[in-house]
Amino acid sequence: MVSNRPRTTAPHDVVLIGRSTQQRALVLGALIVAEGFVSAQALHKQLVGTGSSVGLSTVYRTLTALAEAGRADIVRDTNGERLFRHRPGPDHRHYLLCTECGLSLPVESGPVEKWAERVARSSGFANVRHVVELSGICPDCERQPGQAT
Amino acid sequence: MVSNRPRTTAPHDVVLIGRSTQQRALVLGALIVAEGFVSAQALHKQLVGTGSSVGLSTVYRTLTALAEAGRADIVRDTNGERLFRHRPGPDHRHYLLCTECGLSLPVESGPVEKWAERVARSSGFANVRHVVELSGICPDCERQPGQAT
DNA sequence: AAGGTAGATGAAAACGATTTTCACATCAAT
DNA sequence: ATTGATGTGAAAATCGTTTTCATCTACCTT
Repeated sequence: MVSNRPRTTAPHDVVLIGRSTQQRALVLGALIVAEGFVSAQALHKQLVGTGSSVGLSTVYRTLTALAEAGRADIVRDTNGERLFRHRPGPDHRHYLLCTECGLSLPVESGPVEKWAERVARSSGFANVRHVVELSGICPDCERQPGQAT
Repeated sequence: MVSNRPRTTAPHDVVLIGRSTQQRALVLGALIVAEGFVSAQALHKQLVGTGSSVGLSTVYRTLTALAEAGRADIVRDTNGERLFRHRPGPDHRHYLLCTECGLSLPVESGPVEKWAERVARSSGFANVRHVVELSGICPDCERQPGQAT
């Protein structure tokens, strides 16, 4: 239940899901600052590294909740790891992800959307959803191989 | 390394990768018979159930090899589990997968392919690959809810 | 402001899929 | 048949993610 949000102590920043705690703010903040797809683990490492000690479970819980609330997108990298990205708008987008450095480029996705819809309609399937992931090696990484994070 | 394939005894009907062993034939056979996406675990369970005892590791190894050799497609289900499907032809396809019964329908994917290529070209990324998964509820399952496998 | 309580946290354990290890079995060229 | 490369499998190791559970805290009520 996320509907009623009794607002007494308005924090400083963005409102998140459920109770407003410092940890959630930290995770969301880090996710926003990341500006691209990050794994929960990476986010956690970064937070801990910055001195903000947040439990790994909390990072996972928060990210999952954000995704469920539609405030984050999730993709899976080639190893099956989940990468999260803060979603500014309510629209559904697709990204081109660099498998070397994690750089993510939003791409023009109109055609796929249309295609997906058409397929959905002609198939008779209900509730059709799609996952589209493009990945490759960005120009920079292509130029200087082998210097990932 | 799967590149060099000392081939003296050309197998007749089902060609596999590397050495021709009974286990590989079993796995490939089961994959073909499955006619849709199956997880390595499910395949293994089925094989063992049928009396053909093949090690789980071997199932994984074979499926992975098949995929690398382009003879199988891989998708990820919502839990991150890998599902494998035998690919008859050398072409790359996309499927519409029923989340209830597992039915998979190959879909007309020309437009996405073109789109993916276009995006790849205009992005400057190298080696761009794409994963496209459509999932929904097939007409049958839609009609009779709640009788999954 | 104090208290109560549903909700949140985190360390550690549990999980589940996949991979690796390694001793042993098997394939296939000789 | 011999033999060396290759494949196999049971068990252990990985690794990302989830759960457990005792403890803490935000926040509503008094």
